[in-house]
Amino acid sequence: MMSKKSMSTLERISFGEYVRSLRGKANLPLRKVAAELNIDTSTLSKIEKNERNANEQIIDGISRMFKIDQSELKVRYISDKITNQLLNEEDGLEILKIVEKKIKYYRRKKT
Amino acid sequence: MMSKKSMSTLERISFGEYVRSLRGKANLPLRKVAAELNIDTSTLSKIEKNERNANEQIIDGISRMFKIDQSELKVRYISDKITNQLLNEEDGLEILKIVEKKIKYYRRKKT
DNA sequence: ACTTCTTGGACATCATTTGTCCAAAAGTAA
DNA sequence: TTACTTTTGGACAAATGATGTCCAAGAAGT
Repeated sequence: MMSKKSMSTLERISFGEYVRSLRGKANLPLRKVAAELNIDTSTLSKIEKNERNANEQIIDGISRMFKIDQSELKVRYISDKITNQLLNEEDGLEILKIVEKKIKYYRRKKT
Repeated sequence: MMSKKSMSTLERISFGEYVRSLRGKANLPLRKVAAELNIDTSTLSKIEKNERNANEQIIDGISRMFKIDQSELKVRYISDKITNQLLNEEDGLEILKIVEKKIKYYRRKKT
C-alpha cells in the first residue's frame, strides 16, 4: 500500500515548473506558446517561474495545447497557491483539517 | 471514538459570527470594541458579517480583549478564507490532500 | 559572430481593498 | 410615540495590488 505521505515527482514540482516541462517536451519556445495563449512572452516566462498568476483561460489553453487534463492542471495551480498561503503558518496542517471538515459540512448541507 | 467528520458548534460558526458572539457575551457595543481596536464601527460591523477582511492586528486585538487564544482565532480566520476559496471547486478535497502533502514535504526539507 | 530564446525592469492601466464618513434602519426603553 | 443607542449599508477617495505591454540585455544554440 502506498503511503499517504509520499509525493510523486510530478506532484513535487510547481505549477510553473510543470508548464515549463510540458513546453520543453514539446520543444516549443515561449514565443509560440504565448502566442497561442494570447499572452505576452514575458508573462508566460513569469508564469513558468511562478512570478505571475495564471488564470482559468490560460490554464485551459495550456491543457488544450499539451493535451493534458484540464482539472488536473487546475488542481496543480490552486494547490500551489494554497500551499504558499499556509506554508509559513504555524498551524497550517490544523487549518487544513478544519477546512476539510467545513467543506464536507457545507456540501452536505447545500446539495 | 469521535468521527473525524463531526464539527462542533464552535467550529461551525464563521469567524465573523464568532467575534460577534464574543462581543455579545461581553455585552459590548461595536462602538467600544471598534475603538479599542482602532477601527471604524462600520468596519467592525462588516468584519462580523464577513464582509470585510480582518488582519493580524485586529485579530490580535480581539484575542487580547476577550482573552481567547490568539492562534485559535487566527486559525478560524484563515480556515474560513481557504474554505471559501475551495468550496466551489469541484476538486476542493483533492486539493486539500495535495496541499497537505506539499506542506509536509517542504517542512521536512526546510527544517 | 549571429540568431533566437529568455528574463527582468519599467510603466500605465485596471481591479481590489482599506479607511472613513454619514444617513437611515433596527433595536431598546421611557 | 418619542428619544436614544446600536447597527447597517452605501458612497467615496486613497492606497495597494494585479495585469498587460514593451523593450533592452542576458543566456543559449548554431
